Amino acid sequence: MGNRRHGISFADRVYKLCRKIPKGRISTYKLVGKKMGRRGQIYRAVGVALKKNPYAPKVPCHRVVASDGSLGGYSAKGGIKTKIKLLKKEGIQVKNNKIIDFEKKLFRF
DNA sequence: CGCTTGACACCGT
DNA sequence: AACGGTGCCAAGC
Repeated sequence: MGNRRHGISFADRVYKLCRKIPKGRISTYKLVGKKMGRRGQIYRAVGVALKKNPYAPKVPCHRVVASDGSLGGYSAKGGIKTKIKLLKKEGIQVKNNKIIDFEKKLFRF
């Protein structure tokens, strides 16, 4: 250890950021990508990273949704159904696959 | 080393 | 307002 400057992957950085999202709040793939400090649209890669998230739901990737307020996806155990359940449990209301008061609950880091 | 994939976002119709 | 096509990025094979 010690000698690896990058030992941490792009995906790992995504997970780290996700943990910063407070309970009861949500963020978007776009914002996460933006916070990564990269130019261009890396939100695509963010999605791929979260898809492979082995730490769900320990890493609250379920708090990351699409920019238009729709849920996006969830590959972890239980699928999208679980995502909705987790969100509701944390106080986020979901209706018709959309986040209620999206702008309000949005966490902009 | 290049092609394909994917939990998105944006623009045009 | 809803749908479809296009573009970008990192990872896997």
